[in-house]
Amino acid sequence: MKNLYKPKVLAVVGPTASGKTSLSVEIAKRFGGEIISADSMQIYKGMDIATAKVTEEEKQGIKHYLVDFLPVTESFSVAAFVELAQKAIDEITKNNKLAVIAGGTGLYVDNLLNGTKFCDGETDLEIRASLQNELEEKGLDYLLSELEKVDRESFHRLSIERNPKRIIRALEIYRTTGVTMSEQNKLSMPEEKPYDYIKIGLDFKDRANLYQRINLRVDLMLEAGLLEEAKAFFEQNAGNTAVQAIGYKELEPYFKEEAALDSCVESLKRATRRYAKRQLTWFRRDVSTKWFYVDEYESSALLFKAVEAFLISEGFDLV
RNA sequence: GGGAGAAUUCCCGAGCGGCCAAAGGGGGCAGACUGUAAAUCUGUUGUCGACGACUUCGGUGGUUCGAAUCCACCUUCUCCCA
Repeated sequence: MKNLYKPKVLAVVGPTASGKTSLSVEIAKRFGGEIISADSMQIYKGMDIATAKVTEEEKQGIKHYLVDFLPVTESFSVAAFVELAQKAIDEITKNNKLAVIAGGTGLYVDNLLNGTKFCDGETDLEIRASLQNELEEKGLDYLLSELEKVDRESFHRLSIERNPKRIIRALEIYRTTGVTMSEQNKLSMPEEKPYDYIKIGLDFKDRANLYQRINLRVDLMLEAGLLEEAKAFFEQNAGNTAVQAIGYKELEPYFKEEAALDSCVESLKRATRRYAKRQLTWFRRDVSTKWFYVDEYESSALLFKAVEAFLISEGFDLV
């Protein structure tokens, strides 16, 4: 029996520093929603300043899910995210509220919205490590030739871009499950998408405006105590997800006295700008996204008015 | 005041007579992305009527069949001696 009723959800996407947090809170207030964060770094406890995590004040009483709940020592994954987020959506819609997904991690948002079915089981770190070894000892071409033997389709795709991580993952899937990556990808796609969703995106007409906001935000982070937070971060044994966060690793040369603070801050800003660019590349792929250009509005209130009008036209109910 | 050296495409930086629109890196731009994704990877980056043409290597003038590469002068900068 097919589920005729699909929960209606709203996703707010956009690059870092585009204003997703405040916009999603405004939307939640106006449309009776609760927020699910789709952010691979805001999940971690203690990483507050660097990830620009929503503060209690910014939440304005709106309930937020999947923020600030994992110790940095734990690693995380898309699959784990999708599972937790689905539960959160269930809970929110059960209470007759609107689930607002606020996300900067495109991979997380899309797999949640598409209802990707991940196979059971955790990542096998031993197999991954041994593949990593093979890469170092025998090289990328060797791994590619291994892949060619079992999965020609993935081989063709991956031999063009030669992305070590993805090639390892393809072999890893085969070695742990016996199913090839290309088969697995087909199996993971559900016949029907689980949610009736609307996706709105935030962007800027002039990229320089976004970059300016990013630069400014990094300066504010420093003022807010980013250095102390980074120091505390380095004292912990961060897991393989958290170590990737932008905000600490760029500062490491400064703590090791290998570089001046200024140059580290500059590289932090640059890393953030590039990240924002990659996010946009990802989000632009979904042509169904309704885009709003932040720098076309004189104030965030006017931007919100426009978003509100759009949502009403799409059948969302005000409270 | 005397001597030595350097000026290269957005930046750094190779090039030292033809194979140079000019290595490499950075930055920018565009793209990919299903269990690491704030990660990882790919392409592109003088102009145009674009498998060819045109304009570039501080400036001006020379040498040469041919110059970013050699010579002269000029400009600016760096270093050394005073």
